Amino acid sequence: MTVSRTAEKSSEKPADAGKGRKDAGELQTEALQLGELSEQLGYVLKRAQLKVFENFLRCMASLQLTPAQFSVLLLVEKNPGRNQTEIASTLGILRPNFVAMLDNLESRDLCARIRSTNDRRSHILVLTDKGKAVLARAKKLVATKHEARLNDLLGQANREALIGMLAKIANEF
Amino acid sequence: MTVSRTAEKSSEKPADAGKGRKDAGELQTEALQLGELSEQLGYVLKRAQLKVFENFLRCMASLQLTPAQFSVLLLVEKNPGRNQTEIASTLGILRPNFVAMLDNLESRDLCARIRSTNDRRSHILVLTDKGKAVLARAKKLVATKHEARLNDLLGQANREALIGMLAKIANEF
DNA sequence: TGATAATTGTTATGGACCATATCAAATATC
DNA sequence: GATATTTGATATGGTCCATAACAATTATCA
Repeated sequence: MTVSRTAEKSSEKPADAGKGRKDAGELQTEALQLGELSEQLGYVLKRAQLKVFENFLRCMASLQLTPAQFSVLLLVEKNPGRNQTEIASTLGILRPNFVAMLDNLESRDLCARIRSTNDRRSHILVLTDKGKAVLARAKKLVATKHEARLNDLLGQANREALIGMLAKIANEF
Repeated sequence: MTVSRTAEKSSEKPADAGKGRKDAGELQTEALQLGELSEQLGYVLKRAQLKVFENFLRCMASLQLTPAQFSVLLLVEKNPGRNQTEIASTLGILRPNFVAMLDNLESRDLCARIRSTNDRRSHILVLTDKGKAVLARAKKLVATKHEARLNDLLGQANREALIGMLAKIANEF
């Protein structure tokens, strides 16, 4: 496995390696054989994940939300009043790394830290009005431009089966 | 989306956030609701990918091969005589980043760079005898300990369907 | 109650991975 | 034969991830 995300204009497009063949005399460079690689779970998983994140970023360009930021907003909306540790650990984010992330979201007035009155060590997280509005718009963009693409590609039934299998791997592998 | 790999002993296990409940008086911390997050393609994809890579590393601990290194060995074996640019770009690795990777594999005598006689700029890549032997052992470990786990979890048919859908996403999304 | 331990948010820091610019050597192009 | 391109390589910066450590606060319990 491996595969890097690689931006738009990059000449490292993984798929078409071995192009740029010489039209001249010598035996031209044929495309490489992926072989067993295309059957390797990790390889294809990683490649798919990079493509999906890439598409997500494009869809959310107008809102400037990364997948991670989107997940934070979603989780805070669904679980208002939780502290940083709870939100971060649920998302698999280490607390130290969550600080800068929140600094960013807070500086954009999307969410706010509130000192808890019960436990003055912790910061309760809530979405601001702007945060709720942005998240609502983000959800629509994701649904119509991002997730909808999966239905076009796989069909509704396969899409649900895929999500289910991935969830099973994530939880039981 | 988000989710970090998180080693074994970490206290950041994403699943069981909201444990450590206080047995004392106050209303204890209930588990957080993932909500729409568990249906987000990117979120579940990333989580599954991390789990799979984690398991891959465990299975290959005796050979000390990362997923990326394994993919390089596989590709070089399948396509002997190709140069660094071809192998790297096929895997989506940028050439500058491929140098250190090859330095590593070469220092372990798993593969070798050979100056091409046709084009003295390029380095032809080949597996050493040790490289072939290690790769053979790696394949067996992956097949029996890693990929086999997918069959146990999903069944043969679902496993193939999953790989197919992921490949489709990787290529057409 | 008061000493000690644990928790929370935070900072600092280092590692792994990824991306770009740039270079010398070699080759291609015209 | 002058110029452009390609190849492997170096240097460098960015992002993400992980650990240690700290101050403030709270829990524990002798």
